[in-house]
Amino acid sequence: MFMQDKCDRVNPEKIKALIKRVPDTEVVTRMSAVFQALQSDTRLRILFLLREKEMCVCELEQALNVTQSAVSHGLRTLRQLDLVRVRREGKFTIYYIADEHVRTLIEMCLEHVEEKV
Amino acid sequence: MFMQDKCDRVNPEKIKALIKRVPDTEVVTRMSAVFQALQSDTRLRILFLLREKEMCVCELEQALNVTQSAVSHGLRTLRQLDLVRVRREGKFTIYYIADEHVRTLIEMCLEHVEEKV
DNA sequence: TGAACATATGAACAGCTGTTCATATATTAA
DNA sequence: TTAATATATGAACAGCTGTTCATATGTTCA
Repeated sequence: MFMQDKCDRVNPEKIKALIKRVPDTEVVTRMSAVFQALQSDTRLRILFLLREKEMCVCELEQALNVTQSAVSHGLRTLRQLDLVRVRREGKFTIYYIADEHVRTLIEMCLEHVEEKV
Repeated sequence: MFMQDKCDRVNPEKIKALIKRVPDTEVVTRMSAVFQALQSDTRLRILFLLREKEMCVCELEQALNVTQSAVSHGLRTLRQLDLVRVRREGKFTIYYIADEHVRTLIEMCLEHVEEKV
């Protein structure tokens, strides 16, 4: 079956105008990388924990019950996207939520999934 | 090398209390499914378009420049997580952003990635 | 009716992801 | 120094994802 060029509703001019309102590739790609980072149970749990207080890697390891390696890899992902930040404190590496955007992201998503149960 | 049970900073009691503040598995899993849905360039672009106005599938197809199948699959994913909703209008299926949570999610993420360039 | 348009869906494949294991690096304290 | 603790990283593998292709289903109108 052949799909024609456009459906009845399509107005090429208006479509063009709408496309301009979509952020450019680079931005969209960075956004999907951020959501990608938030798409893991382990990393989400890390953020929920850090939302309560800043923590070192081994505290997170204890709380999450996964290997230290998994925590560290997860933190790296979150760090690379500036979702968490780091501070050295002696032999400990302290992680904390980067900013309010991150808290809001988590909060909105939580409200969304809890809304309908 | 052997990793001991807990590091100096770990206080088992406090850790336990923190764990209780993390939503339970079911909720975390639903949240990661939502973020997972937001983690695709195509689906993000769909949401950016729908943010401007509700659209039928073939309008989206035109705007996105991917196959109709890809759009439809993407929409199903978004629909299943209640990120978009659907309305029939004659032979057209009109999609629109589900609620304000979704707009805020997008907005927060956009601000986050645009903050530092 | 049936032809044309609009949308959905299943299969399949290439590419990506998260975990663990093994190991390296960094810091402290003795 | 060295030992012990704390964290990071590379490799590798199983499992998941997004796209397209092919096709099915739904809707309108002549």
